[in-house]
Amino acid sequence: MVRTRIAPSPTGEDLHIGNLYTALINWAWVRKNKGKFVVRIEDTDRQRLVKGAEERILKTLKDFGLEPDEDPNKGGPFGPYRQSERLRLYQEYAHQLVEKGFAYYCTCSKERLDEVRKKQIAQKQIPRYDRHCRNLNLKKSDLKTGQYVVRLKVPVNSKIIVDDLLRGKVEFDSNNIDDQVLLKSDGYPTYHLAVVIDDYLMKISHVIRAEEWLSSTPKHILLYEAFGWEKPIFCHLPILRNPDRSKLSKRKNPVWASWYLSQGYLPEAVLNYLALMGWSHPQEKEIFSLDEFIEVFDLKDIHIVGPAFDPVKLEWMNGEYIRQSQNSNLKSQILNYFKEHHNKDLPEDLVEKTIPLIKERIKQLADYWDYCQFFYKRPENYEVDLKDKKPLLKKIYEKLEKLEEFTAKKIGEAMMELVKEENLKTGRFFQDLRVAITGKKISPPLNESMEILGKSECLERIKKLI
RNA sequence: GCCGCUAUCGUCUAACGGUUUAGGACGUUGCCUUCUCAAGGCAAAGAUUAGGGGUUCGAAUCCCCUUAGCGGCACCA
Repeated sequence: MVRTRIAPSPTGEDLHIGNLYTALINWAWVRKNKGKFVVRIEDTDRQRLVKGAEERILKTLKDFGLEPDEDPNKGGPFGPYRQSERLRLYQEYAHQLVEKGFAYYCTCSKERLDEVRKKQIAQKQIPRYDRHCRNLNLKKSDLKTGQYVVRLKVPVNSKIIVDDLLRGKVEFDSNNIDDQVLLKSDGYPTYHLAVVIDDYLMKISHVIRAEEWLSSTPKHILLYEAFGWEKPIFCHLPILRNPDRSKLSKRKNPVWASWYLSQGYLPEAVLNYLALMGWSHPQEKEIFSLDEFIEVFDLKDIHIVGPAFDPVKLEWMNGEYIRQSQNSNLKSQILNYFKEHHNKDLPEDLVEKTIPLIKERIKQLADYWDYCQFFYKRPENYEVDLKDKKPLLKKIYEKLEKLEEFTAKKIGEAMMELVKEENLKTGRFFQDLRVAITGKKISPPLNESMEILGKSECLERIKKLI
């Protein structure tokens, strides 16, 4: 049974786009193998905990359609799925490790540790715990709660092999590994302890996570071996990069997944784009559905160079998705988007009428407003000064007024007639008319827009300028 | 600094050691279409496959070195 998980920690505003990528791969792998996808909240860092972050992460995941089969709210057979609710478990296992001789108690103070580290750095050594307490054989009964930590007793002079699905066997020298703290003095586990215990207990078959974890995997291997547990399959995914190739960060790119939603990116488009990070469709297709992705995707085809996240290509892809969607579908997406993100209730019928005009123009749902604002309210500012156009506008007014059928076609014919009569340049003429009606130099097709606005509204707008 | 991972157009990538004058997509430029902006169509530019050594009849593909980039080296995850 394939079981995968993502393990976000609620220490940021929201789900990081890199985590969304990891989530997508985990989710797709599970869907492909008819397994279970779990979300476990790693809230063991009490200092950095951000209020509300957990809810936001879960909501964002849902908004993107990557819903877990088991999570802290849904529960499941191996709950609880929030690490802060599993403290006792970690503590028991930590003490057990000490008893078995794979870990030890350490009472070094923060001050001492800092001093040791400072000295090491000064001597250009690798900053690392000096193993002061390693052979002291401290007994639990001698220790006061809150005054000690449990450290991993890393063996000396041994090779630790991490078998990574994408990289093959990666060898680490145990002498380069620190005696990692497993249980902190506040009784909370560190990531390393908790992740191993939970992945084992939750029967995770594939640990699919970002490459930044590769170097700490030897510690995890040591723990699996100490407990005598079977190891999961490890698969370390590439880390998404900024355009300058550094690790994707919020200083250089919007990194919160929900930001993309708030701009009016469609979830499927974002996911499609993310799927193309480090992977390509066997037929070199760029646009494909999630179902198709699941169908043809294979973990081992991911290649491990950290790809640069390209917002420009994402934008193109979003445009493709918008153009491909059914008008009725797009209508509800626009309605929902403006309601949720801009607190605007747009009239359904008007949105419906305008969609064909802007469908090929907008790249994000937010763009709808830039194009279509003028349908909803009369322009107040005009991008071109129309003061000396009054005589022309008057003639336009008269022409339009005579029209019995106010359709795009008739409007077009009437306007061309006028152009001919007055011997005008069409380009210039239509720009002036466009600005008069919409206030802008750029708009959806003018005749169609005027038809939608209706005769009286158009006349009103022109009259205002005469 | 130490450990580890990686290296194909600006970017995402394709190419089971030989069908390769290294293919596609985004972006860029030009043309067509056109009342604007788009969308669409057609072109073009863009990579001595990081550099250097091997192995091989043959290397983008396998091996080694160098260089560069990235990641990790917390009582953070």
